[in-house]
Amino acid sequence: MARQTQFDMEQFFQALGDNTRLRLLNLMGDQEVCVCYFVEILGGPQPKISRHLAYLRSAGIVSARREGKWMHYRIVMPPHIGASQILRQTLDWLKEDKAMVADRARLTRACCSPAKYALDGAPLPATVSEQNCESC
Amino acid sequence: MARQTQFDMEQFFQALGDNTRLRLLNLMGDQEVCVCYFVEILGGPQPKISRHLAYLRSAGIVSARREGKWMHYRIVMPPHIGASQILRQTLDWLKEDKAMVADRARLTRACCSPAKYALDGAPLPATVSEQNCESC
DNA sequence: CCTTCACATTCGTCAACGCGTATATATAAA
DNA sequence: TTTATATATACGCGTTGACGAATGTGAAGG
Repeated sequence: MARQTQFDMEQFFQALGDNTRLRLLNLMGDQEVCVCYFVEILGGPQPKISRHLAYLRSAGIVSARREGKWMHYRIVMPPHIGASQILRQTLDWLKEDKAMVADRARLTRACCSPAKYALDGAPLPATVSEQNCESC
Repeated sequence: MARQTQFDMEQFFQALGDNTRLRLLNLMGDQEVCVCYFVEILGGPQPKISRHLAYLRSAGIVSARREGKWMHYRIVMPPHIGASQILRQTLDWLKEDKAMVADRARLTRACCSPAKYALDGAPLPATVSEQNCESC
C-alpha cells in the first residue's frame, strides 16, 4: 500500500523554475484566485499570465474552475507525498521573500478595494475550503 | 539577524528540473563521489556527465575537489535555509524512487568490486564527514 | 619531453522556453 | 444577434538547454 502514482519530478521542478510561475503560486497560496487579479498584480500582458497558468496546469500543480466569464485558479497538492511536501515547503519559502510579501500585500489591497484596480465586479479570492475572502 | 543571502530560487529549481542531474544528486547523497563512478553508473558519454556537474556547480548545489587525476563531487547545502530544506527533502524523495534505488545499488556494487566495472584504482566514494566508504 | 589518463570545454544542431503581438473562444450583456 | 468582456491559443522570434562529436587541459608516468 501507500503505493503512489509515479510523479514526473523533472516536470515538477521545471514548473517551479520560473519566477513568474513562483509569483503566481505565491499569490494563490491556499486561496482560489481569479485570473484578472494575477494580471493586475503582476502587471504584464494577459497572455503571459495565461500561458504560465497553462504550464502549471499541465504540470498538475494548479487546477482551473470556470465561473461565468471568470476563471479561478488554485493550487492542487500533487498526489505524490514527496512532491506535495516540497510544494508546501516552497510556498513557505516564498512567504519569506521580500518581493513575494509585497505581491501578496498588493493582492490584499486589490481584494479590498477592487474599484481602484480596474477590477470592479471581479469575484474576490476565496479560501479553498470556505467560500469567502477572510480579509474583506 | 538570520538575514540570509538572497538565493536564486529560479536557478535552484531549474537545476533540479533534469533527470540526469537528479540521478547525479541521488548518487552523491551524503558522499563525495568520483566522476568516473558517475560515468560508469549513468552509462552515457563522459562529457554529458561533466556538463551536468558543471551546471549543478554553477547553481551552487555541488562543489568539486581535485585529487590527482580524479575529481570528486559532493552536495553542498545552500546557505538559504529554505533551499537547503527543499534539497534535503528532494534527496529523501529520490530515495524512494525505484530507478534511483537501482542506481545507488549499482554504485555500491561498483564501489565494492571496482575491477568488474573498469574502475580499478579509482578512489572510493567517501562519506563527507569521515573519509571512508562505510560499505567497503 | 611525450604519452596516457581523467575530466572539462567547445562547437554545431535541434528542441523547448519565454515573450510580445495578434487572433480565437466562451460567456454575458444589450 | 450583435457587442463586450475575460481568458486562451497561435504565430514569429530570440534565447536557453541538452546532446554527440571533437578538442582542450591538468596531472601522473615513462
